[in-house]
Amino acid sequence: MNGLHERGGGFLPDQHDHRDCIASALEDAIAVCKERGVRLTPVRQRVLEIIWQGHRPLGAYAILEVLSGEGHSPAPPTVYRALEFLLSQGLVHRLSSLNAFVGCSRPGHAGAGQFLLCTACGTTAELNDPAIDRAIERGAAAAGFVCNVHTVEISGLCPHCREG
Amino acid sequence: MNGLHERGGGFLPDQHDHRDCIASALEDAIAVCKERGVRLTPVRQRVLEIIWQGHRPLGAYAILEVLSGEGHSPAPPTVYRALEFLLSQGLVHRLSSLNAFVGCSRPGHAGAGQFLLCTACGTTAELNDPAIDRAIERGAAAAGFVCNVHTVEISGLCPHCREG
DNA sequence: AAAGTTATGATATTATATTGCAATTCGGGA
DNA sequence: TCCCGAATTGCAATATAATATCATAACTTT
Repeated sequence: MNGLHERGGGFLPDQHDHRDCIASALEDAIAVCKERGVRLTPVRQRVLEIIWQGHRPLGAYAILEVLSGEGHSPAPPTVYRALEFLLSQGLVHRLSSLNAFVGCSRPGHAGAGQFLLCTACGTTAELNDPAIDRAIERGAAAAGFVCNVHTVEISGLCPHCREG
Repeated sequence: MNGLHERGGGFLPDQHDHRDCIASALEDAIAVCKERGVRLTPVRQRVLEIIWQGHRPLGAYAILEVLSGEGHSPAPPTVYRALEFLLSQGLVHRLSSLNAFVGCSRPGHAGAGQFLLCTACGTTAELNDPAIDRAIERGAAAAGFVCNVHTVEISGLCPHCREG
């Protein structure tokens, strides 16, 4: 167990059947929302789908643009509210170093995870390495700090781009 | 050695003589720039001083506002360019989860460090825990990822606010 | 069906950051 | 000292990201 997990947790081969990612992400989301008694409304679901179109983070206005090409053109607040909901349910993550959003590869589980951002191709992967969490927890504690949430975003080269 | 270091590296008592922080930060900056043959111009120096006014991160427009109260009112690009310079020389850090900037407590040294952000009082401290770096490096490598820079921002309660 | 809660629409505004070009300043060599 | 090229700053405009506010609509519960 290296901290990676399924459906976009690691860097997938370019030709993987991405429709599976979207479909399973959606399934999970529906299940999670049903169980929690919260509503995955059409806008929210559509935003989630759009985010899952790729394994690269998408800005709020990029999402907006996609929606605009689909008949109704919602205003920014609509998108931000959908994102807020999805964030609150742990279905997407926000990458603050990019002002962008990616699908959570482990919906339902608490905790933020760590993110690997490829500067060459723009794809990202979610890591969930307990050793990193532990090291952070420990380091913060040594400074007398009570750790709440943490953001770990790692820029570099993914396995594909590393080769060239 | 717990990864903390001097001059704002940890959470200092409220009544520490903060003028010392500013003065020594400035001294270091001057030395570093001289050694590297880069120019710490008046704007750049002033921006650095303003950032060091407190141990809490300051947004670009907050810096701008301070400058505006001092006779000349520069436009945003001036501030952003000064910040860019200071970032490039490792004299300040950018906290992307806050869109704000803090002084680097270890100017001249490479690497980003980790940041502790107190959500109660807004102060921050810079950690430089090799164990965290190592854990991240290791986790990334396990995913086949070549790590370049990483952002670690930890929100929680500082020693003072934890008690309060 | 009525009332209350939750979600969306629509308009405007605020916050953060960058682009492009002109004017100036600085430092080194003729 | 004077001039040149490079680096820096000034300035106007604009891009990008996020939020505030109020009104309307949709669902839920009774």
